[in-house]
Amino acid sequence: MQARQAPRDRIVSMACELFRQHGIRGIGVDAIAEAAETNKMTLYRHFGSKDDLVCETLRYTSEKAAAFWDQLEASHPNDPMAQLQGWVKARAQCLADNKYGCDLANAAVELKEQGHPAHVVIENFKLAQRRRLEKLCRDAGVSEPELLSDTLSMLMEGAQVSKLATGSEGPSMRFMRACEAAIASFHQPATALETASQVPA
Amino acid sequence: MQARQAPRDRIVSMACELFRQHGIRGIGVDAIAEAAETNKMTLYRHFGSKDDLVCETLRYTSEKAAAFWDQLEASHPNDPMAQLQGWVKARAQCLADNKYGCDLANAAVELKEQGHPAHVVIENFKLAQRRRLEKLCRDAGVSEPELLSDTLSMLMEGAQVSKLATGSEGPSMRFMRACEAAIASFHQPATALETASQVPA
DNA sequence: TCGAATAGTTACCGACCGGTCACACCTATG
DNA sequence: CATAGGTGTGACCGGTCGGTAACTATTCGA
Repeated sequence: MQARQAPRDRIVSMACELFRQHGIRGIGVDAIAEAAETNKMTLYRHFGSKDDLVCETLRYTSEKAAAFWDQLEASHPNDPMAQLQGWVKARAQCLADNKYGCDLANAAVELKEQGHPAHVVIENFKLAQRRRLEKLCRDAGVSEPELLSDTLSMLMEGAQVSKLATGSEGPSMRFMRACEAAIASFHQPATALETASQVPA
Repeated sequence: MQARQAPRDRIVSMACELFRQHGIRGIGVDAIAEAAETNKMTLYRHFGSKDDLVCETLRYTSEKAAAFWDQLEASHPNDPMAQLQGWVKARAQCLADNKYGCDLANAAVELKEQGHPAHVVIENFKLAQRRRLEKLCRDAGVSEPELLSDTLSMLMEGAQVSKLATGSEGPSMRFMRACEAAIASFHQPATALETASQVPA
């Protein structure tokens, strides 16, 4: 028979969920422990403080994101452009499914005190995402991989927070088309771009 | 001699500042009253609750944003494309100056409980911004004004939260170039776009 | 000058927060 | 059977939170 997960794992996954629903400052450790069907003492034996638990949930989420990248590469081997389009499609799907944007970005908004241990987790995650996306753009052979990847990053981040602020009928409804247009405008013949930034022919 | 502002105005502007620095949940009404050189009782006589004060600060900020739009129109009369480029430039400048992104968007991230009175303020503000930006794009005669304006909205929103998460060396460093490239790709000859979305010639 | 409105002061309330304590419990392994 | 390590329980701590009561001081217009 299927044994229940260990208390530690239950705490991490429930904390993830509750932080997403109520915000990090909006939920207490008591409520997290109760939702994980355990108690505060056990929580504090595994994580020395609430901040530690926050960092652990952010690491947990970023590991799942890393797994998504691997899966994306495997689904379109040796076809970086297809991977790029798969990325857009997956992000659009995630945007449609997920009511609360990116946990890491939300944490960055919420935890403004400099020196909070979560900041290095967030930064490492975002930098890794950026690196992988830029590599994808470069391998796909677009004319300005750095600009395209940062454009796509901003579009994704903006779509998520925009959906939080304006709902699904706001700018985020055109996320996919915006990504496709951006990719197209950087693809091979950089015609429309030449007026904005001088790329050598 | 210059009389001091009325207590109510001091409270609103200081609350604005402190919410921006510490987050809405990260600062208490006591601290706000003290920073405004007044006291909690006076604060509660003007604003029935902290939530009311939050709404008022958000309204205050969105009024300043509306004034910015009027000023933008006045500075380039009858030249929507120049206004659009002025918008990009102003947003880039604001991005460089402001360490904490958009107050309204941040509030949307932080206040996840549905039914919070701030949500209608946030939504009205974001919808108004979107309407004005779309009108600008339409008047500038670009090929797909709705798609371009939503693209620019997402780029701006994404640049702000990205700067919070990754710092100024992240994707937000290419915000201006991304906007210019987007505008260029939708300007007049919609060449590069035709592959992504079928616009009638 | 009087009176009403506004502003300031101090103390207080109940609730909740993150975090700790001492102690009983269960279970697996030697 | 004994022991040890992870787990559960409930009470407790100091601090802070949003919000209120009662009272005094100031301002300002009629």
